[in-house]
Amino acid sequence: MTPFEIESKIKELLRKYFSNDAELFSLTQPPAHIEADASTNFAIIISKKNKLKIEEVYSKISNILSEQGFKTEAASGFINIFFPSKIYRDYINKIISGEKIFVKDYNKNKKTILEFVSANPTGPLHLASASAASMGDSLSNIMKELGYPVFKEYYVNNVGNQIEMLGKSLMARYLGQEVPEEGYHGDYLVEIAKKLPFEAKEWADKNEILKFSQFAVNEIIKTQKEDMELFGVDFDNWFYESELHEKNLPNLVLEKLIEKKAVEEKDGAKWLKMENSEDKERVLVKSNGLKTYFLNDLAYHLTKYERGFDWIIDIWGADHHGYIPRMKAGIKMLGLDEKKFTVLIHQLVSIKKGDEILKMSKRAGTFYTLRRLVEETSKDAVRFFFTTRSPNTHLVFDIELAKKQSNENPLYYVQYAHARICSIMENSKNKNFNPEDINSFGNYEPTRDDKKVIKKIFWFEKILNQCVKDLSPHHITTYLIELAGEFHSYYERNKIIDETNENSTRARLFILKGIKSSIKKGLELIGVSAPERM
RNA sequence: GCCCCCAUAGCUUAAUGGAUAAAGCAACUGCCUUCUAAGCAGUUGAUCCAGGUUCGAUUCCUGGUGGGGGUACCA
Repeated sequence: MTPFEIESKIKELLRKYFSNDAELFSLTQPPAHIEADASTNFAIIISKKNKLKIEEVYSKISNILSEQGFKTEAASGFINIFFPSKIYRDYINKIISGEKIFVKDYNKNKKTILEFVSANPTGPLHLASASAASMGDSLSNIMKELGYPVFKEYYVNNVGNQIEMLGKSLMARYLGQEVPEEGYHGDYLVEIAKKLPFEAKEWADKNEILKFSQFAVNEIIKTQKEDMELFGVDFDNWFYESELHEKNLPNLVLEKLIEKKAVEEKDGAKWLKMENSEDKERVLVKSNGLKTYFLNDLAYHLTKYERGFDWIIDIWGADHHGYIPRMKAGIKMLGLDEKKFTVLIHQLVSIKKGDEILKMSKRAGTFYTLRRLVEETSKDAVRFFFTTRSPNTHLVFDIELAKKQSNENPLYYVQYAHARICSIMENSKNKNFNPEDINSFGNYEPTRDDKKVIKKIFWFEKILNQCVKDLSPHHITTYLIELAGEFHSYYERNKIIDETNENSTRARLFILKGIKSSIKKGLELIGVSAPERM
């Protein structure tokens, strides 16, 4: 049984005494200095809530638990619980089976779209994208592990001023002229200019900026796709803004809003009214007749609703947080359920090189690309690094330190634990053990030390749920470092392969199989490899 | 001005309102003839300030202080 399954079962039994309050029951991992397998604060909560004596609640719950074969003891309000080793045996067998044992049926119906990165197609991907990509991809993996159907999408703003400016910049590069001051100065356009076809001369003669824009966008998207692939991130769909216009969706959205009397004209522009002053009024159509990004973005989000998603998650950088109220207001005014829409904000990454904090600017061409970072370190190191931080961390990325640390990164600590286990498994085969066939502790009774490390893998499920609750994968990374620590320490203290004791060897190989599967799964979820040899 | 985020060890970061606040780096002391020393054992070391809520606050609320970001008929 997994912790969740045990919890559900106990809750059901507790209903007899506490009816709906039984839902408040939960199991937690006890702190390090407590030896128990699990603990619960149920007695504290319920005695307080229903003005009962804590002893009374305690005796009821311990009856139920002991009927299930669990020993209990009271400890300053908490109830500590001890499992029979059968619980762990079954759990380890489940985790090594490779099946998705953490899937919950109620998650299966929650069709989720996760939109992230969505960088403008005006240049290669840089560090901020690395942060968003790590977060989004890992989160999607974790959600899938829990049963959510997740669809990953990348939105491409291939329309608008910036695209025109991109075209102008490329044409300038092509003609060997000065790039406009407001244009894109990065070297990548020089490279793209070299790839321009023969007809480009004609485009330039006729001043067909759009042709240059399209060429640049195609090339850049190609690079961005390669960058994402290098980073181990694949999207189910790349949604082009131009699709919205081909389908006339922004105009339809505008009509819908007018119909709902949510639009007013002022100074020649069309504005979205705001209810309850959630935000200022916002322009939908400018006085020059052009649609704003906001209107187009509303149309884009409308498609997410129309495509039948129950949970619409966007990952945005903190520089866009001010944009949330207007999106929510717009969605609400379209008559859509804004509760389905969640924006996950991650704080910006600034770059430190020596003592200098670099300000990144795509237009000025001064930025550190994702590709360069990955090539200078490794995909594993970068993904692990970004996944270590919570989205709310204001991260200063020290490039020199990152390069240096890529050799002393906790990543290797975790990977090393996996490789060590693989090596032990191999060695055991030479000593006539067959790890594949081992699926229980046999006659061996797990020691306190064995249990300590088993306990760690047992609580993996809680970590995954926490990641979804917080919409952040960083708990996994912390967990993996702790798990690897437990293993390394266990390894030092306990001889795994002991030819004089077949029972203990088999039991410990069994435990190691569980640890190995857990580490591998955890690394896989955050897009990091689990090498068998290091 | 208003809005969002942050403040934990010398540095970079963890901690569903729970029990003795956890790691890495840096410093120091030990451990490789035994399953991988990319490791282990140990020492030093921290919750910005003032109130409040709570049986219990690093966590929630209010007010400070100090940083980052936002506040366009840009995208």
